[in-house]
Amino acid sequence: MTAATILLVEDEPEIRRFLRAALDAEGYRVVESANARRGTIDAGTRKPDLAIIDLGLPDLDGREVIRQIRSWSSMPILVLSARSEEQSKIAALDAGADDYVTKPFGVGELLARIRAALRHGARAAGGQVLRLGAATVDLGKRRALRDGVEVRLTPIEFRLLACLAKHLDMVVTQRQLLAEVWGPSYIGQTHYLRVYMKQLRDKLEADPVRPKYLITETGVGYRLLADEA
Amino acid sequence: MTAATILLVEDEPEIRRFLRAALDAEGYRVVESANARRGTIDAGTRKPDLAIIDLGLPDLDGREVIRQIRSWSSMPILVLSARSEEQSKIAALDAGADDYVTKPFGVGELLARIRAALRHGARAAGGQVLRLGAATVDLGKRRALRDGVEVRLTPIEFRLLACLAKHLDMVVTQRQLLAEVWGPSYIGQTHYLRVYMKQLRDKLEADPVRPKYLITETGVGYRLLADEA
DNA sequence: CAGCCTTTTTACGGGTTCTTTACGCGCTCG
DNA sequence: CGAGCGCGTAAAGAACCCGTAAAAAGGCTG
Repeated sequence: MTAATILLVEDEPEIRRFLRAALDAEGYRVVESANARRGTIDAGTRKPDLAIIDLGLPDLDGREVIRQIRSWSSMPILVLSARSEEQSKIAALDAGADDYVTKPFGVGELLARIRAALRHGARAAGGQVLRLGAATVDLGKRRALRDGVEVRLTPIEFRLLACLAKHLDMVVTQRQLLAEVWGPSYIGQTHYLRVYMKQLRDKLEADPVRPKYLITETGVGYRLLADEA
Repeated sequence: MTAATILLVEDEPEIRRFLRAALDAEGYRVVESANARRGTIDAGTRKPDLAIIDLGLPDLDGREVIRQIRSWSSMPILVLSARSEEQSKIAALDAGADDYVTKPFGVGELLARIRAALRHGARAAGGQVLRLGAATVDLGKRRALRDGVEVRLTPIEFRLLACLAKHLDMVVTQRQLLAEVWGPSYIGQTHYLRVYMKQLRDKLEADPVRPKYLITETGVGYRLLADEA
């Protein structure tokens, strides 16, 4: 595996140098952009594996950069924000950023987030077939089998399952699920999740009352586990 | 790895000389500042990896120095305080200091705290997986195991643990914990901490009565230790 | 336009989690 | 040496969340 390339969009030279040093030391290739406009161009031409974007850019709102990149790429995007920019931080996530780091931050924390984001980006392209005991779900083909016979999943059931599969083994919050499957305006309607999780369990789990794969995280959300392929 | 630089802000010449000798002997580079004003400047220009700040400075409140540094840097900050300065010690921690040493202190203790703080600065919240004896906690996946079997943590237990883990090896004040886990309006409700710390200990510690990892700092807060990965 | 499938809505019971209260112990300070 | 404070511990009631079922509403297709 070759070194990952990281795009760094940051206007303050001091922070830029600091970050480049830290990233170099980890063996990443680094491409720097001193402003937003430049960043959107470099994101396209230099083909980075991940982008780090400061929200306090002078020439263009950071959100705009994110939206631009998201319009053609699903690369992981990390956002840097000052503590006072709580609002724009949320806006950035809604615009499509994957994670954020609040200034002042420790190098270790940033590196950990980068590793997590890259790992996640790599998996997204990965295996599309889930094995859940006697059931298998092919996300690419939109089909599910159980003991060899086809199980019909409705569109919403399928999107819900896909959303959980995208973060396999990790908790997905109720908020995330509702926003992604039903739309942001449905956040808070948690009973939808309860109804549809039951349906998925009835269709896929051997013992729906004691689920092995579709796990509840009380007060937080749900988690999908899967057998190894 | 090159020698770490330590900034020492201390007005009494005697203590300063004493500390310099101890730090020199350990191979640290030392930068001395005789007063608070000087300290804030040196913190910016000399790029130390860690700062030691005496709270009894004559020209400026120690808290102010800490706040200044924290406004642009996340370097570890250790505070020296006299026994009588219990209050200002806590205030310093709330202002962003990472740990404290009470005068009179042993050199060994101070050096241990310095090592812990530097180690923390290097790996930071990076390590997603905590090892606490027979228990492991994966903060990213939001899962805990003990002797191989899953331990269920409730949302509050998890947030509390995560908050402590974010400042691994360092003291987190009761105020900070309450504000971050329950919300700012719960500051003062310290019995919540006692109840939940016990639950965490029961679930994670081998001998909950004599905790090795979830440490009480009487009158101040709590501290999480962890084994090396 | 009728029937079927899907989605939305409502209601309730049970279990988990959170909150609150009370008490005992050790430590410190007067 | 006694009082007071802070912490640990235990337990019970309240609040909340989840699973479950089933009916109503919506939409597509023949």
